[in-house]
Amino acid sequence: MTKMTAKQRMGALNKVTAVDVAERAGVSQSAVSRVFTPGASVSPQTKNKVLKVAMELGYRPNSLARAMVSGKSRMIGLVVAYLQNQFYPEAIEKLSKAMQERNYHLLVFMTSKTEGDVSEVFDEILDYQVDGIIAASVALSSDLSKRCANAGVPVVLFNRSQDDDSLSSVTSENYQGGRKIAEHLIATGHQRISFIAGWEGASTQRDRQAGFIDALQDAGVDLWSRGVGNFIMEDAKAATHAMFAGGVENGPDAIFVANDHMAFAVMDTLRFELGIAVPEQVSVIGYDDVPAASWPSYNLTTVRQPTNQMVTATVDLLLAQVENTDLSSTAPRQIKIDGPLIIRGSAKS
Amino acid sequence: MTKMTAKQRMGALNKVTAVDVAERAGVSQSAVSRVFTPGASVSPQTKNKVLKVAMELGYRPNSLARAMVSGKSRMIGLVVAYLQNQFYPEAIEKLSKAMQERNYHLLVFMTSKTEGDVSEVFDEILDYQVDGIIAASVALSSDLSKRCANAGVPVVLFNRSQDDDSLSSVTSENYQGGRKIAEHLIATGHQRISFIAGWEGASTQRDRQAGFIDALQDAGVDLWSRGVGNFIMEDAKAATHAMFAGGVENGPDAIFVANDHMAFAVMDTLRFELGIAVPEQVSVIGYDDVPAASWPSYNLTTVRQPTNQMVTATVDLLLAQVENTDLSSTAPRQIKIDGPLIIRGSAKS
DNA sequence: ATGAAAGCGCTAACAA
DNA sequence: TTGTTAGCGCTTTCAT
Repeated sequence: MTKMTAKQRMGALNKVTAVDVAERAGVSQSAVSRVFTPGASVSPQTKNKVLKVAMELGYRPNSLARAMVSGKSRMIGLVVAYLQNQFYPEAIEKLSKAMQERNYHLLVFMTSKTEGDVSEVFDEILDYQVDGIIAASVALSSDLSKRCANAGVPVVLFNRSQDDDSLSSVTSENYQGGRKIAEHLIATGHQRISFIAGWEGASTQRDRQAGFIDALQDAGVDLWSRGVGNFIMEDAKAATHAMFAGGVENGPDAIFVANDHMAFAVMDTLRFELGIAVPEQVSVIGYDDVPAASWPSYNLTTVRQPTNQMVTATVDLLLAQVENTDLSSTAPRQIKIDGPLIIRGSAKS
Repeated sequence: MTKMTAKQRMGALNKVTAVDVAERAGVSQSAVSRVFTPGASVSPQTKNKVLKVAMELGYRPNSLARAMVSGKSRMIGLVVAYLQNQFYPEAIEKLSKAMQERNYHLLVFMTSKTEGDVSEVFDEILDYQVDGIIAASVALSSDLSKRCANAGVPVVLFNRSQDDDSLSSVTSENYQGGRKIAEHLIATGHQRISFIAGWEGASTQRDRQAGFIDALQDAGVDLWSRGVGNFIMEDAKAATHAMFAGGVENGPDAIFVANDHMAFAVMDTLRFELGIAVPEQVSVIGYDDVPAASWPSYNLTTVRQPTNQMVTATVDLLLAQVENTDLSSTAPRQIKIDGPLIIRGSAKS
C-alpha cells in the first residue's frame, strides 16, 4: 500500500484547510489565519479575497487546531449530578445560551455524587483542555480543586458553596431565604413548624436550614419536628408519613421543605395519602420556584432562586478568570443572590 | 523581551507532556504514546516505567492533540431546542451517561427553532470537529444534513424524524401510540373526543395525530374538536378554554393532548379555571410519560416514550456510523420504538 | 501588511 | 518491541 496524503485519505470528504484557501487566493496561509483572527492586521483587499475564496470552498477554521496552538479551547466543562430537579434543566439551558453568546461552549459531564466518580470525571474534563469548569450541584474535595488550580483551570461552583472560601461560587442567599420562610410562617400564625431537610451534604440544605432555625429561635419558637428527604421524592414522602404518624393533631401545622421538588411530593402525600388539606390543615413552603411551583395543582409558596442572575454571575465570574491571564482579580469570590419569597396558595395567610 | 520556551510561559502551571514523561522514564515519546493507546504494543517493563513516571508527574494525554492527529475528537454534538418539557432533561442525562460509558462526551448547543439559528449552531458544532451529532427536537433542512454529510459527520435525529428517509432517526412509535389512545378512549365509552395538537412542525405531533385520527375513523368516530397548543402550556390553556366556550355539555368528554407537558396545563385549566372535573366530566390523556405524569396530582394516563431504549438505540446507531470508517452499514435507518399505554386516573374507564 | 518558519502535543507509519 | 520521522491545522513571532 502506497503512502497517501491526508487529502487522499479523506476521499471526497472536502476538509478544506487554510492552506487550500491560501493557494486559491494567492496569499500565504498566515494571511488566511489573520482574516479569521479578530483584531489581526490585514488589508481590506486580502481580507475580501480570502473571504470570497473561503465562502466558495466552504472553509471554516478548525477549532481544535486553534485551541492547540492558542491554548484556549473555548470549551467550558459542566459537571452536573442529576436533572430530576427542574431547577437544573432551566439553569443549564440559560448557562449554555449565555456561554454561546460569548462564544464558549459547554462540554457536559454527568456524574453521581460519589467522590471517586467525580474525580474520574474531572480527569476527563481536564483532558479536554477546557478553559474553565462549572460544577453544578457537586461538591469538590480540596484535592480536586487543587488539581484544577494546578492545571490553571478556574472553577465556579453553581448552586453550591464550599465551607472554606478557596473556591468561587454562586448561590442564592440561602440563609436569608430560610429566615424569610420562618418569619413568614410565624407571622401567619403557625404554631407547630417542621422542616424536611434535603441531602445533608449540600451547602444549600445546610444554609437554608440554618437560616430557618435561627429565625425560629429569634422568635422563641422551637422546631416541631424534622425529617430528611435527601432531595429525593420518595424520601420526602416517607418523612411526611413519619411526621404524621401520631395523627394530624400531633403533627405540624406548617412544613418547610428544603426544595420544591420534594415539596411536591410532600403536598401529594398529604392530600392523596394522608387526606390532609393543604393549606387548610397544613401549610407547605418550598424553595427554588421551579416552573411547576406555579402550576395551579401545586401553587406552591416558595423562595425564588433567580436563575437569570445566578447564571449571569456565574458566567461573568468564570470568564473573568478565564480571560485574565495574570492572576489579579482571580481571587475566589462567593456570590450570593437574594431571592424573594413568592407567596402563593400552599401556605395559609 | 527574550524568547521564552513554552514551559516558561506556562509558569508554574505544570502542563506535563509526553516528552517530559519520556525523558524522565528514559524512553521515546512514542513509547509514552503507546502506553496510553489501548491495543498498542509495549513491553510490560516500559509500560510500568512510563506509568510510574506519568503518575508521579500527573501526566494525562491531551485529548485535543490526540484528536488533531487521529481525526477523532470523541466529542458528540448535541443540539437541543428547549428543556421545559421534562422529557428532554431525562433523555439528555441518559444520553450523556451512555456516551460517557463509551468514552464519548457531549458538546451541547442550545438553539431556537428558527432556521437561521440552527444553521449557525451547526457551523459552530462542525468547527469543533465532533465525531457525530444528535439533534433532539430539531428538524434539519436538507442543506444542513448535506453539510454534515459533506463533512463526514453522521447525524441522528432524536425524537424527531424527517419525511424523506435520508436521515437516521430514533423515535417512539408515535403513530401507533396515537392509535392506542383513540382505541382506548372509544373502548371506555367516550362520545365526544377532541385533540389538542403540539407544534405542527414536529413529526411527533403529526404522527401522533395521524394515528389518533385514523383509529377514530376506523371506528367511525369523528373528531369532536381540535385545538393547537404548540407544545406550550399557555397555548394549551387557551385551546382548552376555546373548546369549552359553549359550555361543558357542548365540549368534549375526552381530550388527547399531544404531550404530557401540555396535558398538565389542560388538566389545571379544566379543574381550576373551568371547574370541570377530571376524569368525571372530561378525560385527559397525554403522551411521553414524563416523571410528573405519575405524580398523584396529575396521575396522568399517557403513552410512555421508552427513554432508555430510545437512548440506547440512538447511541448505538450513531456510534456505529462514527466508528465504521467504510461507508457500509452507514445507510440511514429510522428506528421506532414501541411504547405502552400507561393507564392512570386522568381518563375514566 | 505580509510571508516564512517554528511549533502546540500528539499518533501513525516506517525502519530497525 | 522500540525509536525516528512526519505531519494534524492552526497561531504567532520574526523579518521583510
